[in-house]
Amino acid sequence: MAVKSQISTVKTRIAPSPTGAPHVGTAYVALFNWAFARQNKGKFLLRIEDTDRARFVPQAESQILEALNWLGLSWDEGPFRQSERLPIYLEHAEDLIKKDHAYYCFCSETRLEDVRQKAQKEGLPPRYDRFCRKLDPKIAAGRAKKEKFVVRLKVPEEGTTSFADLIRGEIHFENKVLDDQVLIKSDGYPTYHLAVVVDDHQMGVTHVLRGEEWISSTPKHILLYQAFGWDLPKFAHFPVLREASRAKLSKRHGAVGILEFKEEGYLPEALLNFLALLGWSHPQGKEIFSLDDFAEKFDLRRISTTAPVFDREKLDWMNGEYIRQLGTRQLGIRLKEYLKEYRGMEIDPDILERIAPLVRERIKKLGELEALAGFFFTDVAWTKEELLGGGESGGSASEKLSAAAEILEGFTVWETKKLEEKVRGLAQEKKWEAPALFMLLRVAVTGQTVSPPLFECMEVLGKEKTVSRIKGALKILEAD
RNA sequence: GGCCCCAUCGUCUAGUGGUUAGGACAUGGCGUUCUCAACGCUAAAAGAGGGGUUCGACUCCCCUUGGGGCCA
Repeated sequence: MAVKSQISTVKTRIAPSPTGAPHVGTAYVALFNWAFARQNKGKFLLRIEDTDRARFVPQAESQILEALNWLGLSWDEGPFRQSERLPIYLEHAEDLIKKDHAYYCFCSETRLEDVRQKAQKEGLPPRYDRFCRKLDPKIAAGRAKKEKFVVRLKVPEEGTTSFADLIRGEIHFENKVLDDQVLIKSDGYPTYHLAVVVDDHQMGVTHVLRGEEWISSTPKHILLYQAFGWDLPKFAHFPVLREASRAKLSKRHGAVGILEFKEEGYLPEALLNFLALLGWSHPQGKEIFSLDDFAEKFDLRRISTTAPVFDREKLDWMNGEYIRQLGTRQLGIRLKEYLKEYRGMEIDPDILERIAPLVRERIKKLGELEALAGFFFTDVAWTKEELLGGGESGGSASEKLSAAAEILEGFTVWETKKLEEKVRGLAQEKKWEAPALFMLLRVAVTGQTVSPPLFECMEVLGKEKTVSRIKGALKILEAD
């Protein structure tokens, strides 16, 4: 049996604007689009919506690419750039004018402002009064050759524009509340609305899956599809991510840039897993699952309609889970790459592989490594107060340190278990409280009161450094 | 202001007319313990309000309230 065509090939897209550092909201929407395309054996494309020249940030595009690459959300087509397609939008606008679905508008800013104010005074929505819609098309075309103009969509005066949102169900808009949307701006650039419709159609996008902030633009887009005589894609609108205050996710309360999460030491797989759980739930109630599993189980019908709060505490927990799942070798590699990229440190991978098991259960982000285990790479310094912090019950601190230094110096098998045996033996012999002795040694060896287990630290640090630090601490204590 | 979306523990959510309303994060307690974690056990914690529909509503409908978005 011959297959007629591939008309039903699913195609989704992510279409960020290069107006700044890419936002987690973009990752969120990209994730769902990616998963939907993948499970339907379709395509996922990337389009850069760079027609807003006022807000254009030159390096933003490369950051978007970097962010998506880091997350592993690879696109099958693109990146396309709207700025490279300007003539296409103009042609389409002209086509609509010819079909009497759009018209030239010559109204000045001041007149539009007057119209707006007047409408507001009368308690009416601030819409364009359609003054130029009544102009004779031939005369208007003539004026357009000399005067500044915009092109507006001729929205039907009556009727209803509806669509079946894949997540929310039927949504209706009265046409009479819709404005005659600007399609081409006076600078000759298309508006978002024109460009997005032309592009989605030309690029074969079958499913427009985007944030809920676009719901009220959807009727305009549908009217455009209809004016062109094109088939409609399916629409679905995800809830938007919120701050604890319920406001839109914002910079003031923490990171919102995808690359900021990378820089803090979140794992991309953890961030994605966390994002997947905002508004979506695993059919088996799982909290931790792979990207592959997600792509397989993802279902738009399981997306909830309420806007979720981006809970950074849960993200931290999840990132910790992913770190704990990593093998020693893998974690060592991640740490090495992280330190290299963000701290400019070149650390021996073998050392990091030995440190990895000591920190695995203790850090939630790669960026926390230095605070917990920086003493492995850098010298430590102490004050008397820090060394005496544990009190001197059952023996003076300097007495303890010198005894420990002596016993460790003569030690040949430098291994965690043996070290612990030896030092515990010392405590027993001298009738010192073991926990107090350990704390004193911890501060001496690591310069911290919080560290990975003492004897593991000693083993990794090595005999030479361990002993010299204890002696160094001793000197501080003995100085006046 | 107009239009639109939304409403289960503090947070993320399960649930699709009859459940002791379940799980996860966070929080408290206990255990383990060389600090800190991790881990185990455990506790507290929820269907905004009001009307309907129904033998029966968290679940369906309407209104109110509250939150959010878009348009300028």
